[in-house]
Amino acid sequence: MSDEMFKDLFLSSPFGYGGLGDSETGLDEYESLARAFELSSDYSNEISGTPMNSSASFSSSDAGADEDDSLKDKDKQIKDMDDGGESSKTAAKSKKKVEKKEREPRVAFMTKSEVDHLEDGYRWRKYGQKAVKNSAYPRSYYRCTTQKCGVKKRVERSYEDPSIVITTYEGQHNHPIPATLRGNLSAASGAFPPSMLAPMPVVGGVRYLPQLMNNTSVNNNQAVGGGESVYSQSSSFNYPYNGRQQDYGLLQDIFPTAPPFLNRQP
DNA sequence: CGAATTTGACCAGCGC
DNA sequence: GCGCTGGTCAAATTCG
Repeated sequence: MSDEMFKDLFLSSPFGYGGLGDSETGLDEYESLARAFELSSDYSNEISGTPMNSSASFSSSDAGADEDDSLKDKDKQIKDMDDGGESSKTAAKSKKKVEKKEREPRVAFMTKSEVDHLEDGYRWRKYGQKAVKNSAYPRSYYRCTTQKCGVKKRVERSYEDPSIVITTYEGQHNHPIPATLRGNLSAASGAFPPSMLAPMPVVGGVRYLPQLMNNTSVNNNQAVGGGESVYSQSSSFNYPYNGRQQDYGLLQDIFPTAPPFLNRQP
């Protein structure tokens, strides 16, 4: 899986990790090496093949299935319960959600960091950890603790470069960033190191900015261009919402209004 | 004591 | 059909 994920990468400067909180260790190590790549259900289809250095063509297939998502889930649960009245245990266990093929838009970031769990302003609860194939490092599964917010994220280390943390977000937050995060919101701001202001190419020089979220308005066909134009690699670090105002969820969540660091003191 | 994490088990999808 | 792998659940445990 991670293999495929790598096929779709876009250079970006996502929210790095400020480190506030957990560990100061390695913060210095933090490099603006951060990439983001969108993952979509059919991404494997659009990939151009050469991972690490060919233009990552991506299909911003927006899920467009958020609705049946929850419904399905619910339905399933109900079904399970209904039908497994006696075998409570089995029923309970089988009430997985895992929509057939997650249509949820996914965005992954590769961040060079010592710490696994990058602070992004939200509260996450870990609900699982799994050893992944092709990697000596386990993958952790987190879920947004806010009720009604089904955003999930996965955190794993690159099997190629252990110093790189791959964080994959799935879904969109439907709430603002918790006010108090390990003290204060400044933490969130602090989560964006200056380094991210200057995205730099990594991995074979791939140089794409992430086209975050699904952009229904943007024809995925080589939407790279579209995203590109919207970005400014400059210090502004504007995330490419491609004009959309509804679909930029993820990043908006990360940057409620304007990137915190823009207002930071030098 | 409540919230978060850990960890083993379970289940579904996929390839052979 | 079987085995492997990824993803999730939930009881137990730890932490604040």
